[in-house]
Amino acid sequence: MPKTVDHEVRRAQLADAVVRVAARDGLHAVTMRSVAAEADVSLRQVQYYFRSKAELLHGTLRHLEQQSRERWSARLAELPRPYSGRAVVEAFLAEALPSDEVSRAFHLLGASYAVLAMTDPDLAEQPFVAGLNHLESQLADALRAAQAEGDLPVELDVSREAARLIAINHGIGTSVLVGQRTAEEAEAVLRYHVDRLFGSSG
Amino acid sequence: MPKTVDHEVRRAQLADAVVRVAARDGLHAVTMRSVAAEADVSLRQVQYYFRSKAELLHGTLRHLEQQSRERWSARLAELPRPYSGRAVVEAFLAEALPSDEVSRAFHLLGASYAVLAMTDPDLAEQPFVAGLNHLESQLADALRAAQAEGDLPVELDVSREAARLIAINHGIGTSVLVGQRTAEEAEAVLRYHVDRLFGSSG
DNA sequence: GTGTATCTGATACAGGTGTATCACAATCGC
DNA sequence: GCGATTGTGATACACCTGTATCAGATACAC
Repeated sequence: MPKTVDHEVRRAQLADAVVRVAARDGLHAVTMRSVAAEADVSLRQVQYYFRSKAELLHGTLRHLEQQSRERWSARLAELPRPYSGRAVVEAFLAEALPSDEVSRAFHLLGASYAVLAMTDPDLAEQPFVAGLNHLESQLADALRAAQAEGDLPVELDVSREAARLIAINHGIGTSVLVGQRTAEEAEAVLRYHVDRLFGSSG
Repeated sequence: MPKTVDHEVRRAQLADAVVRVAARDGLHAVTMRSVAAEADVSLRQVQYYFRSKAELLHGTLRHLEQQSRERWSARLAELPRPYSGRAVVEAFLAEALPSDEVSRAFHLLGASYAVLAMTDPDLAEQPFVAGLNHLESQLADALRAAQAEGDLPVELDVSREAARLIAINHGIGTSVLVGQRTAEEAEAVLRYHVDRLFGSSG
């Protein structure tokens, strides 16, 4: 037996390097060599832990999703119990908006992978769409809870409201990353949307 | 003087080739050679009409924007006068949804360029953001008109409604291109949104 | 210690990339 | 017709890409 390093940890470190390179220079700038340099590691090591570039990108996507789930449940844990439906919705919006560097990177990578998935169907689509659906149903659940609390009008179609929320969130996030809007302006638009949903009272 | 070909026409043909390649294989598959092959033209000719790849991509972006403007005004021309504010909004949503192959290509290219603009600030940002702002203000005007007609509640913030519409439209379009939703489902979500704006009566 | 399985560094290879060069064809003013 | 200007084909160059290879470290079981 040799050095016995934890492969999962190494892979996570390399995935982080991918994220940093892509957030800085774009996903097209992610090459085996640029990732190796970013992680301060030899090219061979990247090859060792990811047999191909496709595997590297695929692994990074899974890494991102796991991180996203962790951040999301951390945010939920901070919320006062029992959950208010509105609080969950606002937490979701705050989380996904590219306000700080971490969420900026996350959103940028998400958009990059989405574009890839548009023309590389089988490769990136499966985990990608699955993640989106998961999020959407979680959000729909929160909306349903809000309806039960009497916070949200019962005549609203929760699944469509969830779809609308994710869509608006993705769209407004993109506009921030592209430089059309500041994060503050984007937040105002989102707050406007939530106010129109729940009523502006709070 | 030599053959005297119309450079603008040639450039437009090459830009169309870029669009076809990108819509089929992704923007990363757009190379000087692939564009030449798609346009059934020599590599040299692509080089002749676009001095560099950056210029090719830049020119294609401008070409797309011009096309988008033309399609948009064609749709407006089909509308019964005087414009109903709601009709303008619905025309906008119908236009931008990736339902047919043309709008699919348009939306896919738009998303790809958006991702590029996120990390190539100065290059693609200027025309890109300008186009978005133009569209947004046009939409805000239509909403204001609807308010004047009494179609739309006057207490609504038209600029935020316009931002919301564009965001939701972009987000839902992406979900279609990624394969999460069909165009029909997306249209239902959009119609839901418009109904909640104007009232479901019609 | 020693051997063996795990890990790693250096380097090579074939293919694709954007770009440049050079000679030649095509066209029009005169 | 002639010659200058514009357009075009073939080809070469340097660089970067993903991937493969091969010898040599490293660290534990025994």
